[in-house]
Amino acid sequence: MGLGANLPALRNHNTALVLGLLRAAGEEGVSRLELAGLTALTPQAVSKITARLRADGLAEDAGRRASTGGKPRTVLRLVPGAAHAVGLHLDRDELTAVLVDLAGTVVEANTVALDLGAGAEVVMEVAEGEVAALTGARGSGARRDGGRDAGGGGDRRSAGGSSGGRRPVLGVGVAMPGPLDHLAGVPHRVTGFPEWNGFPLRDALADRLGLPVVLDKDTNTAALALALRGREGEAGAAAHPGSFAYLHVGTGLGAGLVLDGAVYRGPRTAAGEFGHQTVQLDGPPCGCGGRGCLEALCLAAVARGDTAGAARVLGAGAANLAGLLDIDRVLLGGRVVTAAPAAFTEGVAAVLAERARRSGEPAVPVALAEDPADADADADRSTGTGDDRSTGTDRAASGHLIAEGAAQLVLAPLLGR
Amino acid sequence: MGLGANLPALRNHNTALVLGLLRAAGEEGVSRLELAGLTALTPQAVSKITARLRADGLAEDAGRRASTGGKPRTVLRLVPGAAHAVGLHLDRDELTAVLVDLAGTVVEANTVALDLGAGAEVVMEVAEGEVAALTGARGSGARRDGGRDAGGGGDRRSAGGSSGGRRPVLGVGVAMPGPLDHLAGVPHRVTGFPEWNGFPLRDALADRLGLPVVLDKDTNTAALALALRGREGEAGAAAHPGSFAYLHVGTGLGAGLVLDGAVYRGPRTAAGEFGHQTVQLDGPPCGCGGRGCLEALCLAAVARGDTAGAARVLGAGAANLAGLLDIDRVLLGGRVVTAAPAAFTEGVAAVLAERARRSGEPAVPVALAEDPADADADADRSTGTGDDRSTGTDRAASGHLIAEGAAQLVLAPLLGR
DNA sequence: TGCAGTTTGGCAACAGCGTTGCTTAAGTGG
DNA sequence: CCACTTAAGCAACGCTGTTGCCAAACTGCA
Repeated sequence: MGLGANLPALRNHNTALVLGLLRAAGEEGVSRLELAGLTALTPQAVSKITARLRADGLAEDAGRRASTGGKPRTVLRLVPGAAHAVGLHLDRDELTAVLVDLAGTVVEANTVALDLGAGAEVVMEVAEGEVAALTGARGSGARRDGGRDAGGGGDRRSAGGSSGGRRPVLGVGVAMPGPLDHLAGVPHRVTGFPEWNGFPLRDALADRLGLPVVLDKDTNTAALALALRGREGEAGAAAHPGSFAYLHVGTGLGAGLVLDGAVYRGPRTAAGEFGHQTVQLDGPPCGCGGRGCLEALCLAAVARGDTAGAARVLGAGAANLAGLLDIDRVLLGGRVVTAAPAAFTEGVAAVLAERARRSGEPAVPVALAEDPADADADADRSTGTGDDRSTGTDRAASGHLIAEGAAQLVLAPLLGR
Repeated sequence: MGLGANLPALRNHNTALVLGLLRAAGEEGVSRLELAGLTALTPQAVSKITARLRADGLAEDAGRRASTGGKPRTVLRLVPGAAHAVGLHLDRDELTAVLVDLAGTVVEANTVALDLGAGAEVVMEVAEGEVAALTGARGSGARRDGGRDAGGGGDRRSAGGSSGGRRPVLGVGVAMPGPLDHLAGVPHRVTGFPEWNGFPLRDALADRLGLPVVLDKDTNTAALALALRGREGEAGAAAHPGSFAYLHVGTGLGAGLVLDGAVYRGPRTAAGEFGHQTVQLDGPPCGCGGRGCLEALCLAAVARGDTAGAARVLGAGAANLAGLLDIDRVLLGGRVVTAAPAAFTEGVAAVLAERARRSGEPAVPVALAEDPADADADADRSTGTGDDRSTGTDRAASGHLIAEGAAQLVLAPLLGR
């Protein structure tokens, strides 16, 4: 439950808050007084906090604002390279590894084919290699003491220090499908690969890498990535954490929930079960043994080429979810969605708009969960087949997002999440 | 968003935490070292905090535990009468007012017939009278009710002195149906009574009463009452805040959500929309304009006497909700449920058990949301509280729970919620 | 060019939080 | 009766954000 707080906890809280706002401000930066306004801290407190951040190399000056009649405000900015985190996406048939800096930017990314069924040892072997490649090829002997204290009351260590061009890595976030225990770092089941059931992946990998490791569901990390990314774009985003659902349509149907700006996992990391929501009481049987499940109906429609029908079904589920949780917006992703983005967003939006019309409330907006891999590639490729790309955009599409979010798992506690 | 914290905030946080645990401990009390263990504060910090609480009259000694070889632990207990709050439930056809003490016990309760359609002025007039009656008749035209017991004979003490038998009231919580803005304290719509739309109830009532007022949806306050009550019963409840859904079946179908121990309202206080979840895509039309809504299907089954069918439909909705949010348990209430408690709990439990069987997870337990009015019904009548309505059970059943939760709205911030 | 006015932001002293080290209180057990 | 154990308070302490004050930096008007 809620634990007692002491002075170090207070300090960490405020520091994280300021770091998070610095990050949200992006390249443009924020002034001390703006930070004070946003946090309700006194300007002097902000000065002290930012002084520590600058001393630790996490923040730096970034010019000044125009004067409003007096001394112009000094703008502060995050030093993106001051800290990094690695994100791993363990998908069924491939492994994506990304290196993310403190600002949340993906600095480097790699995807290799890898069968999850090859077993934990092989996967960890490959993962270790990918992490080593991203972090600068220093072996597993580097900092063995690191351990798994991520999240708790660890000291906020200075990142810079004596060593010059290093890329300090704070930890590794791992995303994988299926039910798992986020707190224990143990997958429960990975459909099709029973040898993963109950394997203590988090601890085993932490021992191997000598780095803190965090494990989470793929849909949760995707939602986290979107939550943190969304904050940068919007102007007053910092004042309004936001609640949204990320709906992923791929091999199955899953959801990642962000409530009040934080990923909601539930007591057993089982929240976001979306595919087997009943939307047709006497519907056709589903692989799960039930009837009328969202996943069965939606994917069946996709299979018979009825994209509009699939979108309508998905929209019904989204409307149920949006109503129940009073969500701000719905984001769609996954390879099925990216295969026909417009059809899905418009179809889902239509259902939500229809329900909003009846209730008199404004409609819940729907958007595509933009993936960094897509954004860089092309903007106006609306209905591409995606098969002609050797890198497999519509695969890496969610892979990138999920791996990016996995890395954010490590950074999030630093940023007040 | 998350605000900065300073030393007073830190102190408040820890004090609230301790107060909440003292309350959860009930009559038996807790020792300082147990509090230290539960909060992760040092024993000395707990000593300081409890010393302040005792000095303020909020806590007191309550004997000692058996020795384990050394000095026995001193047990501390909340002083229930140290603070009170009033809860008002504005239902469509009646108004229930309760006085709740710091321990969460309903000290006094009154229900009067009142048409919400009579308008805001009339309702506030009646509410003011009821509040005055509960807080000690210092309002205008206090309509005192007959044989008021429980509290020691002397009412209306004029020479109370400094800390006499007064009942300090911290504020008034108001619960009402329909969509409303919890933060602004303004109802959006009350179906059937358009004159309430947008009326600034919270502020108007606060002005009238000279007390802080909080407004919330009826299902939310019911959920809050259950959340706080549940904590008393269970042993390790304090360590596990719990997530549950309260499903209310009355005139309509609503839900109150408690996630991680706190009521989840969503950005617009609209969370918990449950009646118009689609569970049958091509189902019969609903009054809302949609098709296959949970509420339409469930209430239609009730209307035709098919309680089992209604329970199955409700169970499907509950299963969707439980899966999506990874809920610990489901609680049922409302006059339709209390009319056939066993049929509903068993019917819903059966659906949840079936789905759990398929997924391999343990089933989500279902229980009746117990209402104080049920438990205290005998006591109330035997002491002749002057409650002239003997049909109370299935009306006041939820009325009490909801009003109790409304009062808890006021106390919750003190207790770390 | 000079000076008043305005705004930013650091320095220093401060009140108050939980923590630490130690002492006193109040039991058990040989 | 005395050693031992456990609980809880007292006093000093480190550290937090806060407050009061002053230097720095820029605008605008004379």
